[in-house]
Amino acid sequence: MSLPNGPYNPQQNEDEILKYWLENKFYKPEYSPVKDQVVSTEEMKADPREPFSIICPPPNAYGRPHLGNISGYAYQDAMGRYARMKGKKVLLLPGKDHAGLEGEGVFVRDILEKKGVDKFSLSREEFYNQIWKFNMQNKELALKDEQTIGLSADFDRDIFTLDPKIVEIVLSTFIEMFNQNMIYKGVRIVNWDPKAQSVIADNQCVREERKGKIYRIKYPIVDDNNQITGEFITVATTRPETMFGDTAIAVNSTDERYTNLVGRKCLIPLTNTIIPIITSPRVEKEFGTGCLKITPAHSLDDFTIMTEWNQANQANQISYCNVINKDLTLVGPVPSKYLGRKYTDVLPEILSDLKSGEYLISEEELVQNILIAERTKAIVEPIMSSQWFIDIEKIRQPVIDMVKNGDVTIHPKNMEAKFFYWMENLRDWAISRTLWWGYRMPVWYAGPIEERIDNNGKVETFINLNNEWVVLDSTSENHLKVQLESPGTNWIQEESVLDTWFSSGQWPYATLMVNNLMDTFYPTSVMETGYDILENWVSRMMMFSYFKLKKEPFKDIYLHGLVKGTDGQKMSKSKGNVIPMDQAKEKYGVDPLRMVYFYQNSAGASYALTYEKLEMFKNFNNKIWNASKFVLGNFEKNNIQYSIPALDSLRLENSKEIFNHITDVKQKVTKFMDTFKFGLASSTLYDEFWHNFCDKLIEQSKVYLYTQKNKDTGEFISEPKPEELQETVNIFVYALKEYTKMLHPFIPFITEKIWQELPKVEGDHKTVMYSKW
RNA sequence: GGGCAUUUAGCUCAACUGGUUAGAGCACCUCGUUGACGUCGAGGAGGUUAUAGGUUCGAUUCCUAUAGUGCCCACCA
Repeated sequence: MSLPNGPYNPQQNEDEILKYWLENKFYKPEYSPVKDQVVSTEEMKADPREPFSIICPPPNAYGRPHLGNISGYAYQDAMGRYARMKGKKVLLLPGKDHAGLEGEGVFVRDILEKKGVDKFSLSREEFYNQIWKFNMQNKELALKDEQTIGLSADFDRDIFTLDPKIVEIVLSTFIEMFNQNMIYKGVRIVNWDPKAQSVIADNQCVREERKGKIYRIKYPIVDDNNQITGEFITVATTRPETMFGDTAIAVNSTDERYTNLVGRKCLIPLTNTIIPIITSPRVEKEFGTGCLKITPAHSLDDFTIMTEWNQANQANQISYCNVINKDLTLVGPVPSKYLGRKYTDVLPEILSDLKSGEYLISEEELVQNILIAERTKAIVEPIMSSQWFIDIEKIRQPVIDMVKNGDVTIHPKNMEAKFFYWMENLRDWAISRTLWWGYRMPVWYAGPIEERIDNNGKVETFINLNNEWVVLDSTSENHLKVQLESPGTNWIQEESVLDTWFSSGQWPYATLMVNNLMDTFYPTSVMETGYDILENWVSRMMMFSYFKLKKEPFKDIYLHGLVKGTDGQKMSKSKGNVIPMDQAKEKYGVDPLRMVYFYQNSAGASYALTYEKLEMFKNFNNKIWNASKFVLGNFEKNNIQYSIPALDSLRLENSKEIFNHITDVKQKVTKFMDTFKFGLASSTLYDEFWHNFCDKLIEQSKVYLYTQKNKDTGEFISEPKPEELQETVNIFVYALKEYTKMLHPFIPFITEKIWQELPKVEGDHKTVMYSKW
């Protein structure tokens, strides 16, 4: 019943205690604190204790969790530990993420390219096997880190996002959605890498400054009978070659120079194509001529203007017209002399034809930002392509209502605005991705497919059936089937994989279904994650949960702030402001590291992780350690029998003061814990323990413990009275026990160590983890 | 450009959602410390709560405007 001399040694204690927790399987919901053993899952389910569950956001499997992930673990764990002490059966479910695009990128960059291997020299299967192995090896390290930090999750249930059982659930949802007509194949603008001959994602592109030219071109205005009136509208463009794909001219509605032209029509020079003049708030009056030619097929901005216009003007919709093919030749409604030739070759001819027709007014030099493919360095060509979409109309409002009705509460509350803004402005969600590392779509074609551009610049998908190309009909089972297994040897699976969020959006129920725990733990209690993925991830989980189960996936959303580096800047290795976890653990211990995340922090607020703060909480741990040594030392030395004190049986005013102090602190901290105010809970504990309990209450109690002597003369004054001494030490032990429990969710290791040495009474558990709050 | 935050001591942040004298840690100054203290304690200095208005008996807190900073989204024809 005593603690070793000297300062607290976190390294030694943490290993010891972690082993104790893991061996006793305290982390499992099946652990019964009454029987002190693991019971069957069925018995756990029948246990009337209230369930509490958190599905831990899975970190990337390819690497070790960074201090941002660990921040999340600290919060998830604190909630879990608090719930356990409140007598709930607790499940914290851990997992690891394959991290689609990023996971594939890291593997290609750090492994394949270092070995000089090109991704495309491997078959898809080979590639998948290699990256799978790579992830399996690395995820063990991640798991170890989670344990080290004290995350009290049920590690037997740790699961990978590409686990076959999860895959089956995720893909079944795709099939259900397809059968309910919520998934469709549509046409959308994409980034085309002409060198790799593949669609690439936004973050596989980089911007580069290049010198280019901007041309001013006159478009003749026509009247209602499509006759040229002699008026013109002048646009500025850097890409005259896309003019055959123009489907409108846009001006800003507040631009008085053009109000008389809005709603009229004009002619694309060198063609017979008539296009309307529309308005868009995105057009800047000051840039160029203030008139923008809209080429939705070859400019993301124009594509956006088109979708916005069409949404607001149902009766006057404009369309797209794709005039650049995947081999960079011109296609579609293009004058025949240019058709089928590379646009770069044709451009000078187009310019000279414009000049001779007196359409070209001027050309100027200009520095522009061009999109470049990161890997091949090719100029990215925006073109139209078929993609798979989810129609979100049916799920939008129910998900908004979850928050409005209070079924789901977002902490901090001000993030609700962000959430509503996102949900209300959400458009149909494009879910196909050109990757190999992920969930390949369960779509099967009866033959090879090919995308073509027709004479009007429209994208059409053809399928080859019995050596004949026909237009793909995605509603016909003769052309296309959506199912898990291949329908037969001649059927060809869709190349694309699903967007990562399509699978991670199903993570809460998928993981619980795999474990057959839906009945007990769904909806889960809290979703704890960083505020930066509220929109991308949290909203998706709610959408899928509504679609599949018609209920919310979790009751509360706690969004922690992002961890910044030692200099207060965004943490990044290149800036050198990152504290490595191993170093923090070695030098300060896990408890101080965890404490940094909580202390004085509030939901959604970012904060810096500094050595100064680690030092501060290392000192705090040491203070706790020393106070405990003091209390336990006196307890042992004086041979005290511990009993829980009651206020009205206390004789000393001093004892009453301590008793009331504990009651007061406990009430405050409980309130903070229940309202997700972990910053206030932890700082209250820090301040009260150190500056009130230690500095004042313990100090003033010493008269009851020691022989009093005159300071100057050394003359004897009084001897401690045994009854007073007994009561004082007893109340110290009581206070220390309560503090140990209250501090445990935040700093679990040192509190467990101290708890082991404290005298127990009826109702106490052998581990502080299951001791009653 | 749109959205969301944020601005409090030299630095890093609190202030429990309108109520005594705005609090901690680090740094600084002065004392003290041989019975818990890899240190700690007592005390001190340091603030017109970004600026300007407004609401209120009362504003760090609510409202408006301005300026600075950060993040997310969209981006130059």
